[in-house]
Amino acid sequence: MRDLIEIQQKLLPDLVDVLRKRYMLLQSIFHLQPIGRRTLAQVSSTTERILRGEVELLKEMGLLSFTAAGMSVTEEGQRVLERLEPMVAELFGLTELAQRLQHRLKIPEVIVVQGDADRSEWVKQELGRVGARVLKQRIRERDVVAVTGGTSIASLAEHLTPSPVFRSVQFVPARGGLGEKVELQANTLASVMAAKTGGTYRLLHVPDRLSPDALQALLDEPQVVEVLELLRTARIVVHGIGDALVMAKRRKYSPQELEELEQTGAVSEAFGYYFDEAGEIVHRMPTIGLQLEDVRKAEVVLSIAGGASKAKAILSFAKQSCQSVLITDEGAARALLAEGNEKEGEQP
Amino acid sequence: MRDLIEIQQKLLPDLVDVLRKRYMLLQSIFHLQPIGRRTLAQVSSTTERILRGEVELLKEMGLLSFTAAGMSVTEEGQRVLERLEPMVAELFGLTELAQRLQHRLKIPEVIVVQGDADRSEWVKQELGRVGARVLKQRIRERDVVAVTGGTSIASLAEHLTPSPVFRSVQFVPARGGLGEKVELQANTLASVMAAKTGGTYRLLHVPDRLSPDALQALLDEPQVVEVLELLRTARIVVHGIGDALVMAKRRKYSPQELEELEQTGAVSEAFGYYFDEAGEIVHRMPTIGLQLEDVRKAEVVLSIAGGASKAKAILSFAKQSCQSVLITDEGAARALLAEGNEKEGEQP
DNA sequence: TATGCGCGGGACATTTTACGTCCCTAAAAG
DNA sequence: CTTTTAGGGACGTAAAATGTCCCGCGCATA
Repeated sequence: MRDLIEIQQKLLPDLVDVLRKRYMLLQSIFHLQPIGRRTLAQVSSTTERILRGEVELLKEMGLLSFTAAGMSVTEEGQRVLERLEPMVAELFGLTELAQRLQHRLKIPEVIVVQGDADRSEWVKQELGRVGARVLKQRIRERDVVAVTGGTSIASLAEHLTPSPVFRSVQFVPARGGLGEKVELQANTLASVMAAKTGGTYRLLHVPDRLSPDALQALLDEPQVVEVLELLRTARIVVHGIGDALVMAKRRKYSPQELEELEQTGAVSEAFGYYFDEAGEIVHRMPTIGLQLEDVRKAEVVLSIAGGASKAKAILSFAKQSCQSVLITDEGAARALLAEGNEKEGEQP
Repeated sequence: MRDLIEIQQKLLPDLVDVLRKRYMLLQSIFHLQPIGRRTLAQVSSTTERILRGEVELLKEMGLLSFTAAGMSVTEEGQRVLERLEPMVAELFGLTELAQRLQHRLKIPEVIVVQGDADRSEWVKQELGRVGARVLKQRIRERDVVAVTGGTSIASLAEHLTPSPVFRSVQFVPARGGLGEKVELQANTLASVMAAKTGGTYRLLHVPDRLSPDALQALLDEPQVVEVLELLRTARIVVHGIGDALVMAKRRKYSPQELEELEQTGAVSEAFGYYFDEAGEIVHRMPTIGLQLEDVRKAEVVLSIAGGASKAKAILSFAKQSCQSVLITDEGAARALLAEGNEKEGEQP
């Protein structure tokens, strides 16, 4: 049966959403019966008319009965509720997870894909695919999109497809060189995204490990300044969230630096900033680019991070409360919720 | 698994249809890949635009890939196909049954509901519910609906619901008294339907067992003539199909009459006519009303009959080839197809 | 018994979506 | 090199979904 559900989600993703909607509606009616349209619309946070369409269909299917006092669930309706209940967890596992995350992290939209990026390679692909879809649906003419580096964003870039709206879109790396492999650097990914979509891109070429003086000198370079100004106007920010120590190692921090970082309690990394569990900045990479306050000004902040090992990092970065959409996976979501519950247990 | 589908279908009536459509589409692409939209539209007997919507969704889900040469199924798509294959038989059992019946009986639309009316009481209810839905969707302003008697039609009547279009609709009994219980007579059902829908009805009160002379006399009655004329203009005919002997007994034929009827090879009954296996009229009730040629002139002829025991009767009446919609059940459908195959085996 | 209140259901303008249709450019195929 | 066929874009129209309001009717309360 698990099989069938998975296939349904692949083949009829739209219908599964509808199914969830109807199920929850039926459940609400069952609990509140008899109840009228208008009251129910408020409770279900939907409009009267849209609810009406649904209840009329449920009535057609013989699951609801209408009286002058309001609508009630028929016996058949109850049977449907009962028999569907054990499947709901499986059917809506992911969407339910997403909703719980949405609530706990206070992020407007959360999408959870199946699997665990730590365990299966293909989950990263899935994250990228979904991320690409979200970006495509959020994009507008003449947008400036700030992008960071990392494996998740690389996967997103790979899954982008051309579209006319992208013609006028600029992809700009969020920060300068961050000492990663070239195929994971923001500069590279900005160019890949531009190539995949038909958009244009800018580069922010700042060598790794600059001295503060050299940095200051670069900030006087017109080319650099121009890109930085463009970055600040970014309406969309696409970024990954990293585990602090993992990122630091990938960026070839020395053992000593690593230990210092660990001392600060850093757990997450984004845009070259390192945050501790409370969401406080405890360290930042010596490079230039998008500042955290710029991210806050962006209309759409799309975060991608998967794998149970990323749970703490996601939770930490969510404290910034600047995200619009979080795309993660089942593994991270479950780990995150488990952790969150422990914390809550400590201070009830 | 069967469970899941059934329940889901209560909340999502067209789930299986969509699933089947998408599955077949994916399968077609797999066999013909790489293939273009227009070519595929012809093969799948659909329009280009509607197919486009589907393939774009399948592409979004990562099941299809597009190249300049046409579209192809991705590995993920193949995986879906393979995993869905073993479920197809179960999933599409009923729709497939319906299609086979449609083909064998040459009826434009066939609907098969689950179960066997001979074995489970609730199947009759289901037949009625579906029948009511079909009637509601076929009805038009100012229609004249001719209705017969019988348990199936009674069930349909019970499941009708009011709707503004029915205001101008007239329900007319197809034939005069036929010696059944009053709650199963056409007259009664016409009035029930009118009451349930908000329509109006006419009665055709002809006493049982009239002598030919008396019949003739009634045919001169203005009241009777008026209803008969109305009947001939019926755009929709709703009727059941009976087993010849069962109906005869229900109409209190004497043992002698029964034996005579049996001699003629009568197997089915409808509108008071009795037909043999070849579909020939072998007997008719001595009453007045809708003639078979009037049925042929009707635009919509909705037949309802369920239960394996009705298989022969359904097959027999289908020879009239005047039906538009047949609503039956799994039991009847399987029995009918089995019987049909035997007959074919005799004369290949 | 009188009287609101909330009910389902109808009606209708408006928005949004789906669909049919045609065109364009690019890449295979001949 | 030409021709055919591909996917993708564009756009007007038809159809469905939706927002909004109204109505008569039971039920509950006064």
